[in-house]
Amino acid sequence: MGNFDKIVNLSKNRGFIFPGSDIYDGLANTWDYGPVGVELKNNIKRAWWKKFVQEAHNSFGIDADIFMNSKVWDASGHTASFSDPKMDCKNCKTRHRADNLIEEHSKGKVNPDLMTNEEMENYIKEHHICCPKCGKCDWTPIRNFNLMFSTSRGVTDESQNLIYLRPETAQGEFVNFLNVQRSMRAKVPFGIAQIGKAFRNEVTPGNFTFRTIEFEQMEHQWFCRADESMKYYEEYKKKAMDFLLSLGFSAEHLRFHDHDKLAHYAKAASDIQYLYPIGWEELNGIHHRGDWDLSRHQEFSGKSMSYLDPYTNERYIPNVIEYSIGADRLTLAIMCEAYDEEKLDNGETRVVMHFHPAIAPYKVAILPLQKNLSEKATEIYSKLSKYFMVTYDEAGSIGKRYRRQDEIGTPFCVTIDFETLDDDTVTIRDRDSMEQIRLKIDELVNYISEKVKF
RNA sequence: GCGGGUGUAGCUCAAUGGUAGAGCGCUAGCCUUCCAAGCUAGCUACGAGGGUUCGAUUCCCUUCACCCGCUCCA
Repeated sequence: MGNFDKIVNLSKNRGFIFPGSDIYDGLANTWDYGPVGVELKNNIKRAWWKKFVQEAHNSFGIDADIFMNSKVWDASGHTASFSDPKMDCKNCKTRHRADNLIEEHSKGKVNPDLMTNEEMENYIKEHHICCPKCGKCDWTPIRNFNLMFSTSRGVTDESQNLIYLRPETAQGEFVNFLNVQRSMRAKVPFGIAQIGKAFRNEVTPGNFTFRTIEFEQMEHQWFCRADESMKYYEEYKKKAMDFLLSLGFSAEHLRFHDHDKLAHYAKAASDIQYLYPIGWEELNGIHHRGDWDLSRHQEFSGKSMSYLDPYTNERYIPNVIEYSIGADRLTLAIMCEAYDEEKLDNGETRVVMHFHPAIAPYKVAILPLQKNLSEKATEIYSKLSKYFMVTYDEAGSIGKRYRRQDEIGTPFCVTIDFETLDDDTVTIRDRDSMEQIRLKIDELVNYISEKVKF
């Protein structure tokens, strides 16, 4: 079992990812993307959007609000199952659900759902319900472990003003099913995609950005007929894997992992796991959700979620194939996959991030061989920056500057020398092969554009 | 929330009851025409509060934060 230390250090040194609230000693499980990291993550999101919206037929993007009517979470089941009354045994440090203890003790005669926390605490005290593990009756007070972050809307702090930060983005796609279908005149099967933040008040420390309380999801919901749903489920498993492979992942570092235990709504579920330094962990999920979500929203909202199929004149609630991937987890996986310590002939080591050129934070670094060439170098910088993210470095030896670019995975370095002044040619050096070729300045844009395509 | 651990420079580490050093990195200058060269100069730290003490980065207490484990995890 490894850990993320090398990636964490590189991240901080080179501007990928910083600890959140760093000057105040941080805040657990929050991280800030720096100047280099934000480019990487944005490029990853753009690549995903390209595959699942731009190049997909019949898929539409949305950007739903983080705040939603609380009834959405009643319908999705989050309100009920995200708020469990928990208490700890002070003796053996195990944690138990107060409602379950009461239900078991009373053999189902008492319904703890109707009790307040105080009533449950009193009940447990009066009936001497003890820890099932160690037998002692020494409990902490009940605390509600709600995985949804809540805040209140308006100036008063009444319970009806309570609103939640969404714990998943999926509901934004479901509640907009009808809006998208009508406005885009979409015909089933079609998809709705979204990239957005979600929030979960999880206790667990997170292994760098692997598990954080705020995270970004990239999701695609495919609405289809029930009798075609398994076909599309398999299709999206393949698409999800192909996308990862196209980003440069090694096939040996990815695997499907089917769920043994399905969630209440799911008909089938499969994850793709990546071999992180901490072991195999979930990177994305493909879930066959049946018509559970739309049916629930129909039930709770009173609005019909059915679709009238123009080909068959049938009216039905579509099935949903959900494909969901964490943008932060993917960024982290890509950093782990790209990280390489390369032994050189002179015995030294260079750290290289072998990003796919399309997602590399900077595409080109401009390196004048000497400082008195900076005027010409600046000219080239201005020219290329109209097309790509370009960085500039004239400090230190040329070798040192190559190393800095290797560490942030810049695929191309352009050096300007005295010949450049005479004939407008530059040396362009490839990050992976370290090969150098001579190019006319006018050829640079085309040459690089071709290489950084996705 | 519980148990354990840790807090000194951007990073990795040191020393010390009399207010701190190194390596790497970074900045500037010199030199230098393609893979972490050299020389010179410079920047930057005892998490916070309180106590003991003539004096605390060092000892004690509290607090804050982080890390590991437990718990939780649609």
